[in-house]
Amino acid sequence: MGKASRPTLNRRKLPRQARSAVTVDVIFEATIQVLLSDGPIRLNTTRVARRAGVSVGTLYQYFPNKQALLFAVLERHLAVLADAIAKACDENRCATVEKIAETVVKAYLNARMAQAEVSPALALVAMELDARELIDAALRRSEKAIETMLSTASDSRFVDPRVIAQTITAVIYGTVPAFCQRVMSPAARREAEKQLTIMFRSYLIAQRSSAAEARRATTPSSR
Amino acid sequence: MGKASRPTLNRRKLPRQARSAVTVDVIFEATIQVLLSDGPIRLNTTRVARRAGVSVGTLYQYFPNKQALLFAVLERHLAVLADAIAKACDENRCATVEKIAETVVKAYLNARMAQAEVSPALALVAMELDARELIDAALRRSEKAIETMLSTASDSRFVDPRVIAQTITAVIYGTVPAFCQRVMSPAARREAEKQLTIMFRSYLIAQRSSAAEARRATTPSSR
DNA sequence: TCCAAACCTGAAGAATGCTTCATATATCCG
DNA sequence: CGGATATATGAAGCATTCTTCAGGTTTGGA
Repeated sequence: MGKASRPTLNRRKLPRQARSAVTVDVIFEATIQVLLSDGPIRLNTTRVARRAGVSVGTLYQYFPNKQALLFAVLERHLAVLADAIAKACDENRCATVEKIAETVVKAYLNARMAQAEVSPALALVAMELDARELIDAALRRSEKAIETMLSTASDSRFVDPRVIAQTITAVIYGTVPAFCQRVMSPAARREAEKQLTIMFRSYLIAQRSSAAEARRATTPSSR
Repeated sequence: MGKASRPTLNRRKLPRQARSAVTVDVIFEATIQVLLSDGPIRLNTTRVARRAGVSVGTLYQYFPNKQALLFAVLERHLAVLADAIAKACDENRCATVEKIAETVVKAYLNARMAQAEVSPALALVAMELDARELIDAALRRSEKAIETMLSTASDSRFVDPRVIAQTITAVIYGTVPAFCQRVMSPAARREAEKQLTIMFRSYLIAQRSSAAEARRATTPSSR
């Protein structure tokens, strides 16, 4: 994809006073609200400023351009998600395979349910922003947390925790948005969570050292 | 999400002559090209027309507005994906669990690799277009195909093929875009495919009638 | 209290994008 | 061949969006 040259994303000015720090937070919040109410294509600085109750000139005091604002919002959002995963993984060291699978699914679903409709929109805004690095950083952070948790599993040893963590991370980052966007009853949502947990658990069991090696011995590799 | 009232998406005019049918195809192709080269936010009718080598007035002869054009492009794209899944599933009736897992992963990856960078961009467009129904239709079609294939598995019986199909469909529609967007070596891509296949296979084995019932008997349900 | 710095305002200007329509060109069939 | 229909053109008009900047208001410290 050929892209226009990348405008500066650095803030024009950092808030010094408390009131301006509040202003920046209000702008962030308004951005999310506009994204939710109007969608990513109709999201513009004029609407955000109006929603925030500040002038558009104020907005440009703190963000050099529209892209910088969206970039900052995305960054915050990804941090929240990655934090949730990391925290959950830290709290579940030395867990069983069953617990590991549940932990990952729950942590992510909970984090994303809290802002269910924002994530997909922001992910797609990210595409335009060429925020690949930002997303990759969040992904890698989650992978690392999951990998570490896998290494401390109380009832299993895995041949390659890293590959497993990568696969699981890709699935949850990819799948959960789709679940969150669907109109689902609470029961259907619980079922989806259950199925995802079963999938992860069975995958983990299949990837345990003894199981993986047994499969290699009996299954000729065609790749 | 509150959205503006929905503009008409019906075509202004159907092509009657061969040259105009070609023109419409050229416009479709140009839309994809602009989407790839400039991204979804910079995708506009002026660029599409220029890329197609036709006047912007011609474009509006066949599409009442920009949204209608994008809607039509998305529709075509989803049809290609769902077709690929359905075809692969039809060709693998009475297959083993192993084969089923491979089929699903390969079919989808192949379909999506062919237009790796289009799908996420179109998804953004879809969000704005309120094309939920279109996407759901494609998802349901894939679910149905997978469900049917599961019901004919030669080495397994599943308690609830429908739920399984739903889960797998959600995972592949969610996960594969993430894989496709990553800069991966061919080897890494093959590994990802392998991991996804292992995940599906182990999930299917876990959901076989005898296995699922055994787990129910030994695991107290907390939900 | 006063002044410098921080913060806020919103009209205006420039650029962009969507869409139309008067006019021109191509095709088909009697 | 000629006329009706199909198709194509792109300048123009209108609306929208991004961003700036001259001027106004608030805060904090000497």
